[in-house]
Amino acid sequence: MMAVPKLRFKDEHGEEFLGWEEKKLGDVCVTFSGGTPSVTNSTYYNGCIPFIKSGEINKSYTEAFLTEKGLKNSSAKLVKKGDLLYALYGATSGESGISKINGAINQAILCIKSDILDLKYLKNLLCFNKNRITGMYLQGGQGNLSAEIIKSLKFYFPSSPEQTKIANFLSAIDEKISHINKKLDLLKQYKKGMMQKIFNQDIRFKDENGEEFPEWEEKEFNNVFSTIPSKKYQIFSTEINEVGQFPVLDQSQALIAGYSDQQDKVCHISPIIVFGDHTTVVKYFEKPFIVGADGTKLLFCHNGITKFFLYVIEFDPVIPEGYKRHFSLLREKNFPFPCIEEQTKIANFLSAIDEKIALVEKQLASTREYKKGLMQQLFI
DNA sequence: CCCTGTAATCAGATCACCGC
DNA sequence: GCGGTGATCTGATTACAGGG
Repeated sequence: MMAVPKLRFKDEHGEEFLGWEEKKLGDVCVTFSGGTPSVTNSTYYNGCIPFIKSGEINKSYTEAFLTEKGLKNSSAKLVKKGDLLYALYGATSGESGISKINGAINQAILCIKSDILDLKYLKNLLCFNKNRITGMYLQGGQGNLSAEIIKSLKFYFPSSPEQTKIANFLSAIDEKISHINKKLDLLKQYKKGMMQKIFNQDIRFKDENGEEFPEWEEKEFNNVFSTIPSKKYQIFSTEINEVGQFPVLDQSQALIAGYSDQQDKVCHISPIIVFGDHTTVVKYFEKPFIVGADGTKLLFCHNGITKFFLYVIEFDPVIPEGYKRHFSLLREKNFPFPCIEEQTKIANFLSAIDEKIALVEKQLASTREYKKGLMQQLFI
């Protein structure tokens, strides 16, 4: 018995669609990849032809542009809006997208065209099988896919009308996802705008009686903050996770690098701001963690609201680009501080927006989950 | 000569260690 | 404790060799 997807569509008469046959992509598609004009020749670049890189196959804009001359004197190839683009090399390998623009591609991208298959359907099919494909063909540190590999792939396909029906159905969900994404962008813009107004003191909060808060005061860093010397594997807080271990963060403090059960260097201070070493990553912790490497800077407010200062830094990244390693710059700088009550109000106000943002992000994640679940049923 | 696939190279991030 | 430095890793792009 041939395996078929759990979920099948019906035609306009309510009948099952016919057709479910195995096809080799090479037999039903035509493919080509592009090239890169010599980068030493400046007359090849900054023209008006969008030059799509492998990370940009799903975007409607490109960073680089080619000139007609550049296109002509290289193996870069033109693709059209609606063509299926497939990333062959690098971290994006295995990603696919329907091109949103007319443009040129380099050798890391495979363009797939077909008169037989619905390309949107194929895009979803390839997306669904991404891990299987990369798992099978990417070897070692530098795995590359190739046109040969893609053309050799075999899949079972429903009939064209059913493909289109499935593709349109999934597109509707994609649209919903992009709608939520837009909402998220708007919220983030709103937050940015509000921060601008708050920190420029264009708007001020008032106390419970409707009275103005005192003027903001410049304060020295040391007046407000204490730093905690960071030792490798220093543990903050006594809380532990469900298996009795503390999360260990990597040096940038951006990722949990592992877990540990070291109990001997426990610190109870929270919340705390963490400056990742050699980066400007700033994180706010109320939960337990372990510093996974040395060089990290840890701050807590002894004379103010920690979270307020987090927003100060978020608004104006104190350590400028190029000075990533100079924590001392931060210590030497003075900061305008409102009184504690106003700090609290500001922190709460901005936190509320952050919570909304988190909510929409959750919505986005669950819609993506929903699509994933459907894909499980629609494809095998 | 063009196309394709693979390796080299580049750029940026991350990490460990060292000496003041 | 702090900053400096080089090694290493990872992702992304470019160069190039071999085949048709």
